[in-house]
Amino acid sequence: MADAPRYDDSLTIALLRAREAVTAQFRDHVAAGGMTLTQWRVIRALAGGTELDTTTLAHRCVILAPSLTRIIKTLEGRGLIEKVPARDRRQRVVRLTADGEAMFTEMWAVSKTRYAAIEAAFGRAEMHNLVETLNRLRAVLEEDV
Amino acid sequence: MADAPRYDDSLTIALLRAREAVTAQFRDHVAAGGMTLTQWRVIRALAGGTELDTTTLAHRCVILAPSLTRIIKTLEGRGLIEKVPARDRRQRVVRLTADGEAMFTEMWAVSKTRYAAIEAAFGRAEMHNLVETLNRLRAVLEEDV
DNA sequence: CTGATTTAATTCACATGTTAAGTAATTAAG
DNA sequence: CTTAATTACTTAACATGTGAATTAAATCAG
Repeated sequence: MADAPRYDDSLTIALLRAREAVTAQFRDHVAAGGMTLTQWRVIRALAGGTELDTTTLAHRCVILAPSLTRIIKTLEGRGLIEKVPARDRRQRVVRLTADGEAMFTEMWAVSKTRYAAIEAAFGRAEMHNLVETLNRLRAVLEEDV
Repeated sequence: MADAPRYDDSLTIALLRAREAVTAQFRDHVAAGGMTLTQWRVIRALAGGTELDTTTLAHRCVILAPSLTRIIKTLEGRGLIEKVPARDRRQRVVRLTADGEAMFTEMWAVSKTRYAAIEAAFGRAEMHNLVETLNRLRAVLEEDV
């Protein structure tokens, strides 16, 4: 029973803590824009005139469908995104409004700076390597195991 | 504006996806025990007769205090944990009940196997290195930046 | 010892995660 | 062409994340 790895050595805990530490670098700035980090991922995914249906958007932003439904409702209510008519009427395709694009441009400037600061502190090569490792881990787990 | 890193290269997204992939390896098993992954972290942190106050427990499990308050209420209601009188009466110290320890022992057997499978698939050294890198990233971010 | 401050939890309000069930539109089977 | 199956999304219900306000107990200043 006592052969549990030390808690700090647990992969799940390490992932949780690392994510917490990284998001903490952006939370205040994003909150200052009256937005949550999750909402910001949606805005960012749509930046530059990109039109996406809910399924694709959910996958890219790593948000479950029910959450995205609510987020779209919220952001549409704030006038940051708008619906686009789709051929397949089951789909909900959305894009940023002019206000949404403006919001992105303004916030991205700062966000980019924060990201660069993290790269500088941790090391550009280290960071790129970490992202690659994380993606490889995911690929392995999604195949077999 | 268009100098956003490709979405898949984003550290935050990579962390989200990797965590999703890892937790997916445990979710079904933990759910089969009528428990959520978050609740399981609490059980695990208390396993082996460990007594902890809410603050320490929240920190180890990476759970915010308000969430932990609710979880303790739930697990106490199920008879898996119990309160322990504390010197400082502001604190809430808890430990597993006999049922809680039994639950842990039973579930840990399977959980350990899943963890080993991940290690085998991804590579023991790779995995250890990843955890070390994640903890180092966290240490860097919590210092300066 | 008394009042101000700090600390540990809880509560509140709202956003999101998570699973299951439901709805509408499309596609496939016959 | 009509019905069954599938697909895309929504809704519902509950658990957790998150920040702010609140309560109770301990500590500190004078």
